[in-house]
Order: sequence, then C-alpha cells, then structure tokens
Amino acid sequence: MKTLLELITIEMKDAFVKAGYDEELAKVTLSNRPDLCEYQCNGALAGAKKYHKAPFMIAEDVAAQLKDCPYFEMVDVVKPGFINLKLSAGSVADYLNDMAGEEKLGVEEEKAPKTVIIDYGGPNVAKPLHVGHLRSAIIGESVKRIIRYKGNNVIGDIHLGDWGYQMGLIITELKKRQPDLPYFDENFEGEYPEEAPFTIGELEEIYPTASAYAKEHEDYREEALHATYLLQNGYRGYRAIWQHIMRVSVADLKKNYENLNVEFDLWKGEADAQKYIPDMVQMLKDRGFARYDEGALVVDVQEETDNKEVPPCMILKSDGAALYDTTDLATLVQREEDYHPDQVIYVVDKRQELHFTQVFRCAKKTGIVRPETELSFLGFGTMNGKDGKPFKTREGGVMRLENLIREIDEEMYKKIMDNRTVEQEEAERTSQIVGLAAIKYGDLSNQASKDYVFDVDRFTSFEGNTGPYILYTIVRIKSILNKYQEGGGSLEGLKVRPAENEYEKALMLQVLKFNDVFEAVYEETAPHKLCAYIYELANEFNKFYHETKILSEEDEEKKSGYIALLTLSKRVLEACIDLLGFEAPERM
RNA sequence: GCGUCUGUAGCUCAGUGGAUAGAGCAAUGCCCUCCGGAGGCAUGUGCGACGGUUCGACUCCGUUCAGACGCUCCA
Repeated sequence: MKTLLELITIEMKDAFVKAGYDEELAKVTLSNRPDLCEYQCNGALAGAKKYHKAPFMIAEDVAAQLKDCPYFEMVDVVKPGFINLKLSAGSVADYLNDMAGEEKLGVEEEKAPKTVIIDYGGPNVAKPLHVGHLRSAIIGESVKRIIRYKGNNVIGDIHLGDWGYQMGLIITELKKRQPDLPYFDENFEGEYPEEAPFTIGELEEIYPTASAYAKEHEDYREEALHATYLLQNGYRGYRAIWQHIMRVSVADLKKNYENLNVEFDLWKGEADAQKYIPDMVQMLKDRGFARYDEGALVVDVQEETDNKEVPPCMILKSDGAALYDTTDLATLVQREEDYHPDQVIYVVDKRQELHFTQVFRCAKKTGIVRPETELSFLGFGTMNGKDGKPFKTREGGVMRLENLIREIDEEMYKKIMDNRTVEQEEAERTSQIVGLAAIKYGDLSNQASKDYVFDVDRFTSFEGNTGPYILYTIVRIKSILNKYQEGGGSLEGLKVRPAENEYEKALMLQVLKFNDVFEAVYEETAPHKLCAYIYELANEFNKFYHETKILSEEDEEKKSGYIALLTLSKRVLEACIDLLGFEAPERM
C-alpha cells in the first residue's frame, strides 16, 4: 500500500496542476510545526520566482483545489505561503485499519528485489571478540534486517579473519609447548587426531601469549612468519592444526553471536578466497592492469578528479605474498561467481575507508565486478568511554565483549530485582533480553558514522531515550492486552475508530508514519532514525495512556477501538525492534 | 605536509534549504488512592568563528579555529 505521504502528494500534485502550476512543486513533508498542522507543503514559496507571483496567492490557488479532498479536515494557507494540512480523524482510522490488515504494516516490497551481500562482523579466528567487534555486528545485523524487510534477497557474510599471521603465531606457540605432536613431524604420514590439542579457553590464552612473546623475540617472530608461510602453502600438518583452530573457534564464535541475536547466512573467511588469488593475479597481469613498483605488484586507482593522492592497490608484496587488498578483491571474485550480487555492503570501521576506496575502484576498473554492481562502504565510528577516548577496561586494556555484556546484564539484573519481586531464574533471563536491548539501542540510536560514548549507566536506565524504556512501553501494552483477554475480550476483528481527542490522534498519526519512516530508514540505511521513531511512538503511547482509561471504559465500542489501536501500536513497535535486532520480554 | 570526518543546551545526542532549532540526562516546581509512577506536565540555557549564495541557511559554498582519523609491502 502507498504511504500516507505518497497519497497526499498525489492529491497535492493534482491540486497544483489544476491551479496551473508545476507538479514538481507539490512536495509534502511532515510538519515541523505540530502546533499548526500535521503535514505541510512549501511548494508555493519555491514557485514564487518562477511564476512572478506572491507565494501566498499561489498557495491560495492550490488550497482552493483541495477544499473537497476527503483526506483533510483542514487546509490552511499561512503567512508567506505555507499550505498547512490536518488529516480528518476518519481517514486516519481508515488508513490504520488498512495497515493492520497487512503483514508488513504498509511497507511496500521492492518490485525488483536485489541480491545484497552484507559483509559484517569480521572477527578474527582464535582471538577473543572485543568491543571493537560490537558495532559491526550490531549495525550490520540491523542493516541486514532492514534491507530484507523491504523484500530483497540479503546474504549476511561474517568474513572471518582466518588466514593471517595469528595462525602462524598459534602454531609456533603450540610447537613450543607440545613439540611431540604429530603435526610437527615432517615424516608423519598417518591420520592426524580428530580431537583438537587445545580447548577454546587455551586457544584464547595461546594467542595473546604468543603475540606478546613475538614482539620481544625476533627469532620467534621469524618462526611464526615461516609457519604462516608453510600453512598458506599447504603444509599438511599445519593445515590440520588450522582445521582444529577453525572448528574450536567457530563453534565459540557462533555461540557468542547467537547471544547477540546476530545471525550470519555465510561463514566464509579470508581462507576461502585464497584459491581465487592466482587466477586473479594472472588476469591482472595479462590484461595490463597491474605493474611492478619497487618490486611489489600494484594496480593504479588514482582518478583525475581526485584532489588528493590515492595510493595504488597493492596486489602482491615484493616477496610475492598476498595482502589485505588481494584478499578483499579475491573475495569479490568469489562473491561474483557464487551470487552475482547487485550490491555488496561493507560494515566496517570508518578508518578503513581509503582501503575500500582502493578495492572498489580496482574491482570496477578490472572487471572483477560488473559495472552496475554497487559497492558500498558503511563505515562506523569508534565506541568511546565516558572520557571520550576509545573504550577500555578500568585497567586500560582491551575490553572483551563477553565481559562488557556481563557487566550490562548484571546491572540490569540489579534493577529488575530492585523493582519487582521475580524468580531469580526469570530475572536472569529477562536481564539478558533487556541488557541486549540496552546495548543495541544505545549504539543504534546514534548515527553509525560518528564516534559515540558508551555509557553503561545511561544505556541501562529505564528513563529517557533508551532500549529499556522502549521495552517497558511494549511490556505495558502487552499487560493491558492480556488483561483485556483475561476479561473475556478477543483481539480479533477489532477496528480502530476515529480519534476523539488530541492524545489519541497524536498516537494514531505516529503509528501511521511507520511506512514513511521505514522508507527513509531503508533509503538512507539509517537505523538511528528507526530508534528516533519508536522513541516518539513510545512517548505518544505513554501520553495517551496517561490521559485515557482504557480497560475501564464503559462504552464497549470505544474500548474495542482503543484495544485495536494498542494492538497495532504493539505490532509496529515489535516490528521495529526486530529490525533493530532485539526483542521484548513478557514481563520486566 | 596532504586529505577525510566531526564541532548544536552543563552532559549525551537528534534536526528534511523554510515558520518559534528539538529530545533525554542533570536542576527546579507541580500532577498520582490509576489498566505497571520504570509515568505525565511545566521552567532555564545553544547552532565553534567570519564571510558568501538564497526571498529564506544549523543545513549549500569559501576562509579560519578546535578535535578525531587516514595517508603503497599489518589487517
């Protein structure tokens, strides 16, 4: 179904044309003066010059054409030439009832669905997740759900960091600790053990130990680099260790992402892209895209319109090894081969923008992707502590993700136990649900591209613009609806009735905006606008609730209208938080 | 040095070339025997600076100041 803005715009265009003006002027927007009107059109102001006519007169001409339009209860022409509109209560109720009849609440699906790959998450195998991975997971997941809701074919790919130096480090450290393992025996030809020679706990300890040691000891570092080289060139024993590392680590990662309510469709990694590298390099050489510069193989990506120097894309180091650029390009080769995506979106730290500019240009220039493929960089800012500096533990180290989450959950648990008497088990479960909402909402309510301050106290608060406040509102609605049903009422078949007071109408208008807001969120990939929307929706509901006796309303017709409005409000809120990647508990 | 991004209320953040720039937190004062007060209402303070474009600028364009970040063989 069409959004309300689309419907009004059609009417407005019609009015402009009938009055003898260009329909391009008939742009309708939400009012920025809610005290005066609900929707507005400023076209008369813009048209004044073109028609050498006072904007006020143009506005009056147009308004005269709208007099009989059934949507409006008020069409006002004001001062310089604003056209102010108020919707009739009847048409609002009708629209909401139509909306309630649609699975996607009035959002129109893409007529030509695109295949979109979203590259997010990007954890490194064998290294614990830390707060740096949080934003990519949260934002990427939400973006994935938003694009999917619009009816596109969306594929979320975790893009594991599973092929680097850290693997060599782990192998080297393992060899130091357990030199007798068959993996290190060059003459071993039998089957390697099924069981990994380490647990996830040990693995998480091995990497930082080895990494620190390598920084101090040159020969150890050399050995790790050599181990990396051997692994990448297919040495059987190291390959087997790699398999073990992958299995143990991926199982752990899956658990962690599941706790975050983050789901990937693909668990591909850098290692999967390796086999595409030789042919790709050959192609780049054969077709003359690549050249040697100081021993390294590079592809120039500088463009004439650049007002700065864009360094070439580096394909092979002077020692012949592949790099970051190479792997990302090879991954595009793979994605093109497997999925022919119309768009690939990278949800990564904004500091990597230059790198992706290079990769995108190189991929386009060399035909690795089709010319019409859209390559998008969705860079996010740094998560800072209250001091405005990158988030650290109290000791100044890197904060592990699970510790951060535990801290939030404990805070939530305390608050829940303080406020209600609930079973410990339920309180724990609820605090996890609410805690996750606190983290995600705290993150997503900021513009992704900006740095933001992660403030545990603020995010976990039940007051103000927070995840818990949103959830609280949903839970409150659920509670009312449950009581209504307990009293013998059914939620089926109820219709929203025309609003009778300003609070009711304000809530209706806010609910009704959902599909218009969604379009903006989708077009701009801007989850923070969805947060702003549900915050306002929650506020409008709470004001309405405060002014209205719902269950004790004696007029049954009226009461059923309220219940229908609440049911729809709840559906919209739940759809929105699902798009943001969290959910509401039954009680809290 | 070159480049990119960010400067909005005491703090954390919104803001679509349009009317009087908004929220939350914090502060102060009100409202409640209520379907969940974890609410509602009210009060005060602000677009880094200077120019320009425009009928009209927080928004577009310059200059400048401040901060963050990035600038071929790490990822």
